[in-house]
Amino acid sequence: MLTQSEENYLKAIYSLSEDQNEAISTNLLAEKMSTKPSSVTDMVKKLSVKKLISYQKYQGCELTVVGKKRAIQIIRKHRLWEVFLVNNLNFGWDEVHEIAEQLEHIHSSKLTDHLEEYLGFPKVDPHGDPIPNKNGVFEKINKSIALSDVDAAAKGIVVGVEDGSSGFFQFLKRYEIGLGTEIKVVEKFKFDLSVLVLIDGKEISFSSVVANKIFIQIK
Amino acid sequence: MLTQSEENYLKAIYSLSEDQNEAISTNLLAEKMSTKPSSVTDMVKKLSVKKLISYQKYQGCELTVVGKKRAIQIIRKHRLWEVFLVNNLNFGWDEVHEIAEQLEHIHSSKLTDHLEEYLGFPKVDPHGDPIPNKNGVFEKINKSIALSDVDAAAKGIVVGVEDGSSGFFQFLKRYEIGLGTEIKVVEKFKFDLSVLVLIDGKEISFSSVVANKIFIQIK
DNA sequence: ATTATTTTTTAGGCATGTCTAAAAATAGTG
DNA sequence: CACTATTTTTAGACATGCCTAAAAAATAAT
Repeated sequence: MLTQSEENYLKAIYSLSEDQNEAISTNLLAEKMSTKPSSVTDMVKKLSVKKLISYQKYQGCELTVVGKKRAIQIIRKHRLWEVFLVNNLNFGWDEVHEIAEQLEHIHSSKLTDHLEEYLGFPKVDPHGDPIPNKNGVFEKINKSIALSDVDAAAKGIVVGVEDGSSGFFQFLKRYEIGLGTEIKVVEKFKFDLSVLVLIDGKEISFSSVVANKIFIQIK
Repeated sequence: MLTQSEENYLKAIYSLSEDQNEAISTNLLAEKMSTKPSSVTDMVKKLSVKKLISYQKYQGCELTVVGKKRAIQIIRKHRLWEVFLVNNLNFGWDEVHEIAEQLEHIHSSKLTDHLEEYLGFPKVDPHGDPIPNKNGVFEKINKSIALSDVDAAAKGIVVGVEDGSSGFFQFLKRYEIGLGTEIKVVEKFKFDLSVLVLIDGKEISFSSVVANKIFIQIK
């Protein structure tokens, strides 16, 4: 059984490893954890003894296969709880992180599995980040999908539009939308099926007619 | 912000105070916490400094008003999570305690309130224990209520029956049910509105006809 | 009322996870 | 290559929450 602190270190190492594929330096990890390098050295030794990371003095550290699995499961829990908080408990997507930071440390794989099922096996969290499954696999979401069909909080890039009428293209031009434009879905409104999206820092509301015609690829 | 350990001590002191109304002795508390008296002395000093309990050397301890409020809120969280686990995540009522022990320490009153609302402001947990509200008030459930109307897991004593036909009384006699009999509702079945109850250690299924006629007082 | 027994506290230690300050190893530069 | 600068580790300390063993206080018994 890992302590919360150990789990947080694993998560941090995992996160840093996504950006670079060399070993993670003590200083970098210290900064990520908002702590001192000397504290990191202590922890890194401990995790190394537990075979969760590989570590050589002065050479930084890397997750082992086991350590990576652990990290991914923590991330899975975090993101599932975020989905629950936003979808079921009516939290805003911007206020769930802190609470999920706590919930991710609850030890019960049965709880995680039941929660996942209860939520309908969501593939992305409210920030649009992918949720790994029980086996730690992140589903590649490669299919393009109409804006009207994505979950709230998903973000992706435009890979296609459907209608060819000049009116629609004019519309797209007006909002500077083209292939490759990054779009984030902020909110979806059931009453008129309109979608509030974020493009280049600006919030824009799309009617359902438009949302049906713009296809994005998530992540 | 209290540590998990501090919270567990408050809960334990609260629980012991329900049975007796003198101060709680160090030894008793140590036994409850499965720890040593010397450890209790340390913690009790700490909680005393924080004004959560009153404590005089060799005289045991008692919750202050503030401490009691804190304890009740922890219990509230525990029981709400138990309801969630059983009602929403399909856990058995006998397997939720351990998980709720962890969840009760999540710090976010907003989370607790939202959860409570999501669950429909339940008044009892799956073990039939009452759930205090946001203000720490345990709703006195004094009204007698038909067996068919109580929540699953509620338990109470029979305070009345409705039908006066001899057939019904014969039925009650057969199962040794009378005023004062303790009944615990184990499960309710929607498809036929029957109720599975526990009486004197035996499980008995009541049809909806019967359940409508037996009135119990909860707790 | 003076022991004996039980309860409770103190004293000192240990593991976790943090810190500061100083030493050691690595990396960078003329 | 040697010297400096940076990174990393070690050493020693501190708070938390626990422990054991011994002392002190309270309670019970003769």
